[in-house]
Amino acid sequence: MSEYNPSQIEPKWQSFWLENKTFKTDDTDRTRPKFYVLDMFPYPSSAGLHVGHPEGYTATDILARYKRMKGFNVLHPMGWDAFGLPAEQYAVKTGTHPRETTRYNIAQFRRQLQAIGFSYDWDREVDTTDPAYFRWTQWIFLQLYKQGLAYEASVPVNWCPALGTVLANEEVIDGKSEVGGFPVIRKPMRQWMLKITAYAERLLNDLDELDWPDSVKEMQRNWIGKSVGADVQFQVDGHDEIIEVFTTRPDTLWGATYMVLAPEHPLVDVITTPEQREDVQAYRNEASLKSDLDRTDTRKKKTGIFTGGYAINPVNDARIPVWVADYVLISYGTGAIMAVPGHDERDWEFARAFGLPIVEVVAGGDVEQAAYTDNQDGVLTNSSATGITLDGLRVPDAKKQIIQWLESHGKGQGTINYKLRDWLFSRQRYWGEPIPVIHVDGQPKPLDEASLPLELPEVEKYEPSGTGESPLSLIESWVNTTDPQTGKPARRETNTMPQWAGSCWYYLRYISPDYELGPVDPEKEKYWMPVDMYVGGAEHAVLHLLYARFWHKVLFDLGVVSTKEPFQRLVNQGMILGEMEYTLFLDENGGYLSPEQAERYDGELTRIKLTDEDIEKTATGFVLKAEAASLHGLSGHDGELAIEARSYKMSKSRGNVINPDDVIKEYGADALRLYEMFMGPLEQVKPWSMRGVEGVYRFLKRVWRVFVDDRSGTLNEDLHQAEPSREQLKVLHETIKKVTEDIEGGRYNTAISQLMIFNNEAMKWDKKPLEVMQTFLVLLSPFAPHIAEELWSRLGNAQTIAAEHWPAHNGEYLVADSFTYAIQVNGKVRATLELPATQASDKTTVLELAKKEPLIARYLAEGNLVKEIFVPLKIVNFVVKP
RNA sequence: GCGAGAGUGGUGAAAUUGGUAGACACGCUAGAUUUAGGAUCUAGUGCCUUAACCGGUGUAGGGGUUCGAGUCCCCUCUCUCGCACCA
Repeated sequence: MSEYNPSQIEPKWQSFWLENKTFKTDDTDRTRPKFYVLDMFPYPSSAGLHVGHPEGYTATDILARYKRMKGFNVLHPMGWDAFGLPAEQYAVKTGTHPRETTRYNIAQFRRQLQAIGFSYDWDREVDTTDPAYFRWTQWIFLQLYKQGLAYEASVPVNWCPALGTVLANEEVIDGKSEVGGFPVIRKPMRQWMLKITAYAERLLNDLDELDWPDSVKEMQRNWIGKSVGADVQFQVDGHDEIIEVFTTRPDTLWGATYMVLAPEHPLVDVITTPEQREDVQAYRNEASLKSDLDRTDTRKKKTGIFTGGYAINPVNDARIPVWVADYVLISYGTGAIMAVPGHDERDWEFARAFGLPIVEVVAGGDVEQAAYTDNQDGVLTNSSATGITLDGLRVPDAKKQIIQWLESHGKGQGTINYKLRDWLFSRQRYWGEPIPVIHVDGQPKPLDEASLPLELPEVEKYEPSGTGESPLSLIESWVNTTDPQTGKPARRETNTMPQWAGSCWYYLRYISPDYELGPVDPEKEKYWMPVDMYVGGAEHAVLHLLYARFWHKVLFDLGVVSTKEPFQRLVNQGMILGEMEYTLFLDENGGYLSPEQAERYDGELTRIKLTDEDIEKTATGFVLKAEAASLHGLSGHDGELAIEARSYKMSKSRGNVINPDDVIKEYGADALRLYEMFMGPLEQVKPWSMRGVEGVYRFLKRVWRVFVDDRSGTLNEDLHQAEPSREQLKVLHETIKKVTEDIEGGRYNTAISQLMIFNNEAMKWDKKPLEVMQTFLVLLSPFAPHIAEELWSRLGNAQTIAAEHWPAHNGEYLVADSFTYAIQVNGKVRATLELPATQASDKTTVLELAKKEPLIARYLAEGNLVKEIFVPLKIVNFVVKP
């Protein structure tokens, strides 16, 4: 073989690594520092690997290979998040057991990942659907149950009567089922809940210690949604009942001119007067029919209805009307509010719409024009009653005062509320972990830990039961059982766990995948945890990461794990979009439409894909070239015809999906790896470009030719056991330094460009010192491991390059012989001055020589030199005034 | 609406603490070589001006700080992501 041929060398090295277990993690070595680098494991879908997967996986693989060479004991595993809906839906359609589908898809995924040359320790593979794995998922559930963190409740689900099944949120689109478009209603069903709210405060506080993207931390904070305020009790006028509200602005109590109950609030019936009953009932019905989307549309006008009833404001005994309105949500706070239209935008809007009074109690704005919501600098006014006044206080102080007053008068207390809800933990599905609970005499009873795993029974059909329960409910022989302790008849729980469950703790199982005494071997856990680097998609910013943190904290409290947080550092890779597309829009009659017009166009839109040749860029954007325009019968138009230039998310329907297998077939895995990293910063969203792949492929071919003679296929004769020149050492050590720093900083794109710079230089060398070239291969090996191994072995090395030590740069070689100053006049570069390094820091010499530069002398002659700036080894600037 | 982030050539992108903007690559142009190539090599390539040098201009737009700003400060615009009546 003479030319670079990845399809020959790549499978060879992949087998080598597998057979020799090159990347097996040594579990007994406690002398080296550890490094745990983790990928978000994939759902093995039937579609196979997507180019988005190898993006993050390549980044972590480079890091893992680098850290090993740096002397770290590296844990770099992979596994499968294999429970989930698609396999079950496929089973409903074809009768194939989800286990079979899953097994097949996993094999596909594994094959594809191995074809990219990732350095996973395949002996640690985990599969969430493996009973040996979910035994411990169920075990953790039992611990949650014992801690009182798992409980049953009746909660509305997405019930589709036409399909006879409960749907996941993602299967419901605009209130209709994704399949068939049938109506979906909210139906309360018995469900398992996990009390994540009990951990809200810790989940919030511990974010501070994590080295995560700010955006993710912020999203989690918003999701948890802590707000500090007070519960305040309002006596209902003429009744014994009390309406309790939650408010973050108890200081504005005097401004509360009405109250609002959520339509579902239990006190609505009590408060509503007979005259209003009919209207209120109608309003409540209407609200119940609205989808959540309609109800929470902020642009819509507010609606509501007066109950006829009144409540008493505890601070001033004012009698204020109680309304019902759907802008108040039953699920947050107490489902009731005190409305302060002067200082809350929503209340202000509502008050305006229904002619309710607006009272100013915080000075600083004009409550006739808009609600004044400043809660820092505003000063209280109109807020006095017997024994208390807030007047003159600033908002934060007023809050403290009034809460004290409320507490001492038994009218309320300081409270903290969270947006975070408890986690709905059951799914009415077959393909999930069975919840290890039986029901005896109508009471839930956990299974004995020793009896785990509780496996899924074989079923005939995977269709929904028709009652909304999971298909498991139809398996009489499985559902009906006896309580092993009392012998009483019992019924098994038929709900299964959501897909999140298995992914909540998989990072622990990798540490000791065969451990039998618990989810993780405690000794090993102490060594390996926490995860030092976790890379995955931003779509998991909230749910997966929050749920996993929650379980981890529970396990921490139980002493199962030793760290408060599972993932010390987190990086989100950005999405890879399809190739850039240039589109011309035409209307029904073949007439031209601008991209803006096309967006609003109602008729049949024609999209014409254009190539680079058809278009050009002008000051206003991309437009059609004249030749191309006439081709589409658009020659009659004046001026430039704007077209759309953008890249879209890859999707089957758009037909712009790139299959990694195809890329590997044509350019090889090393080119795929290199391209995915060279595209741009890891975190960024970026469009795919096959031309870019070709570019890095050409680089690899050049690397090959630097070592191997194209014609003979033997090593190049200019590779010598020679003493490297100073110039060669300089480039090499610059490359060592840059590549090292860039890997540490996650800047893989610029690391690759430095490798390219080195190779471009090396191509020019008549004599290529072996020592220098071998070091280059070591630097290249984390990025393009196959070509590096192949060339390494051709150079006569018997051992894998993965076992080499990462080189360190020597600062001595980085010093240049000369330095080039940019000479500025008034901040503009007018000349450059190259001088020996020995003189470069000497101010007098440099300035003197600089002034002699012909161009500089010209500028100096034209004005008066008022100032000389000299920054050693940076710049010279002359300030000249006319 | 709120929150976060980002706007740099024809394209993907580089640019330590403010110090020669556009590294590296794609594309394009010209040339060489080859039976041919979408292979390889050489040279050029922000824009305007020029035969070339010189020069002008340029990091979304406007203003400011500074000897000097892509980088720091203020305002405006656009885009992306997240949240969205959470009291």
